[in-house]
Amino acid sequence: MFLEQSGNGIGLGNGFKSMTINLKQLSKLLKLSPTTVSRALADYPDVSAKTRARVKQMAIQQGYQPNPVARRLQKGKTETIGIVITPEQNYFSDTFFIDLLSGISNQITRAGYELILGVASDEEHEMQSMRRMVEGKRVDGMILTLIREQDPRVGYLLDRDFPFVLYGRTRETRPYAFVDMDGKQAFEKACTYLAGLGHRRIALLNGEPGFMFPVGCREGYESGLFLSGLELDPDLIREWKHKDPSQSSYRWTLELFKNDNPPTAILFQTEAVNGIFKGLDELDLQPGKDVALIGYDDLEIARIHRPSLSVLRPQAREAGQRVVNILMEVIKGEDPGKFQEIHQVEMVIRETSLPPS
Amino acid sequence: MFLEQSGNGIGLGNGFKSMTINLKQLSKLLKLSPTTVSRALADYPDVSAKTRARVKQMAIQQGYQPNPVARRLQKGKTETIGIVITPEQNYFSDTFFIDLLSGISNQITRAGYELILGVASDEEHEMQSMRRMVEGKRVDGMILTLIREQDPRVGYLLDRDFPFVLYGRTRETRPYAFVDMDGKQAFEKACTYLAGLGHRRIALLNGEPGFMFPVGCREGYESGLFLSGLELDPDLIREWKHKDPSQSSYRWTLELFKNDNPPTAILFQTEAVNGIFKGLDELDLQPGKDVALIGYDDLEIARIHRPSLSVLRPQAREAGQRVVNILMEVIKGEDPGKFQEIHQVEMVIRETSLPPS
DNA sequence: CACTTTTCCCAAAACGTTTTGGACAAAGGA
DNA sequence: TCCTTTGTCCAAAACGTTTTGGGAAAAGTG
Repeated sequence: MFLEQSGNGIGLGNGFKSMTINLKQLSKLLKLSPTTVSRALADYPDVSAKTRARVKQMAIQQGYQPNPVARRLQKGKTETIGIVITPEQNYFSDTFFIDLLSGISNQITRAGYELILGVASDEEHEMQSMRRMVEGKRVDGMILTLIREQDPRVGYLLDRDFPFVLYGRTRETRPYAFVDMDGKQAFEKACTYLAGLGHRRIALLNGEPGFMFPVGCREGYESGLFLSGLELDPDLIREWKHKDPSQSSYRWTLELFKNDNPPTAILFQTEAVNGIFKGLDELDLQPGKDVALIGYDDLEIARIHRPSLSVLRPQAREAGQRVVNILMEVIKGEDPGKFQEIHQVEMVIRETSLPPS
Repeated sequence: MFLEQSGNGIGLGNGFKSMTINLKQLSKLLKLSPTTVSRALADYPDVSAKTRARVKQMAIQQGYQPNPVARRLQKGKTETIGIVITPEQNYFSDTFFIDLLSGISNQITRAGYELILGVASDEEHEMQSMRRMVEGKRVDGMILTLIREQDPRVGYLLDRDFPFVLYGRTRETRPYAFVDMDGKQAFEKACTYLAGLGHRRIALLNGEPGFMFPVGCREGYESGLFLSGLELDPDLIREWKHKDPSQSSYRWTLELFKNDNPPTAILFQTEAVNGIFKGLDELDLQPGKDVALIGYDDLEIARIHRPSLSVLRPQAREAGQRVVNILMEVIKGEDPGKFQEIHQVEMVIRETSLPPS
């Protein structure tokens, strides 16, 4: 018995002492052909229940796992999904992105696929990393995040009919698959909520221009004002840039209150919260009390800060799972245009969303 | 010419319009055998300079790239490295981890390898994800981060002689490869620096117990006190837990100053800075002025905060590159015990490290 | 009983590389 | 001239699966 399989798994190049068994060896143990063993494990109907059971039991006992590389070659698929992230954006901050990634990773694993990761320092390397994956036949599909208004990655993938799904949206007329958070609805909801509390001067500290997400935020903000019968005051809208200290959320906060008629509430992305708190502190304004605050993204700091921050909370993990499920369909050949999902965002009222004093 | 290669790359299952050419087709175009083409591209000496040039030119012109899956099967390597991260720890916060990952990713790409990522929700899934990679023959080597004092992953990999490198260290007598930051030296340096400024009461808000890193921090802290002729006061040492609000850095900061003889300086991991700032603010103490602060890790907030935070700055990207280079050696069969690197950590003096007032 | 159908199994081909082990001709050495 | 060496090239095997296309025996049908 053991003699039969001895001789394999020994001296594998590096010293990895694997008790790894391959199909041929397993079939020899079972006195069956590799074909039958393979088909038994794959639950083909043309192998008897008895032998199927015998095969499966032996496979488990021997710890057999099909070599993924060989199976990929035969199947003509890499069983791999690619994603490229960039450290430039600290979209990566706290829990939001890691939650998204967690949903993606778990769903990919469940499908028996692999997730390969590229880290690119800038836009150019981002494209380069993606091309390596696509043209190097290293992945069956791509997941794109942090989508820009004009995003060359989308055109690139559409041009060669390569399967992909966006987390987010872009300006592109051809149909493509995406999962997006309804930033518009979220900011509209927050805005009307604040207006309902009696706030009349609501500011928007919006995200980085060039990206698609802030576009929706602004639409929602404007629509929320309109629905509440409030005037839009351009002075209350700022675009905050991550990398540029001169346009930090701290600076913008200070500027906002130089206004003759300052805001009593601010909407913003939670990433910016430190600068806002600091600015308010310097102005001797108490968050929540003197100025109502609602952030987008339920980062840890939102929960642990005193007063705790009211937030709009996107379900990042669920979205990640959907992205993967959709990508699998697109890879199978389904029409990407069929998969365009916009997920609702819930609002979590905590301590910083009181009526104006 | 074009007729010769027409018929390939059309109808590839999904609609991916690839102009992908394989070795056989390329060799046909060149009127050479696949063997020769393969060897020409790999710079074997047994192919004439002339044909090598011809082959390479045609390969470029046709955009030929060897199918990585096929090459892996033949080579018996996956050309893939695995890493598992966990969202539980927000070690993931800000730039530190992404810098490490960036160094890792870029170096892996340079080697023509792939980085596959697992995201595990807890310790158990972390192990499970790693086993899938190792036992499923999906990777040639593993990179481990966030190392615990007793870390079952290390024993697991050592037991089966599977190539791996730690970013960090653990308590394990068998030799293994690691790249670690010299937390001890860093905290010793910071401590003696503060003592040199005249501080006599220096507190340590240490990281989460169970992990290996805080052990070194504490050693360095104690050694720094000793070298400066200061007494160790256990009341000035706290262990801060990430997930437990009752042991948040904010709480510990408040407690520290209930002391009859409160500290004039605090050493800590920059992650904890929000809680500390908040605590100090509540106590009407000005960071930098009333209490000197030095954090470990140069997170963004350290730079943008006013006063800006003095920090200990580990070179995460460089460390990531070293980890990969070492792992490649270990995969080649080199003795892992030869690769044990401890990297120095530089100190960046900013505005929060003044003499006591 | 003779025929068809069903059940269960398998040999061979295929996926796209790299490696092995020559083969053949030209060049060099005696 | 004959033998050896060197320089180029290539056919076949191998990596470990899955798929294709039967084939033989057992079971059903008339």
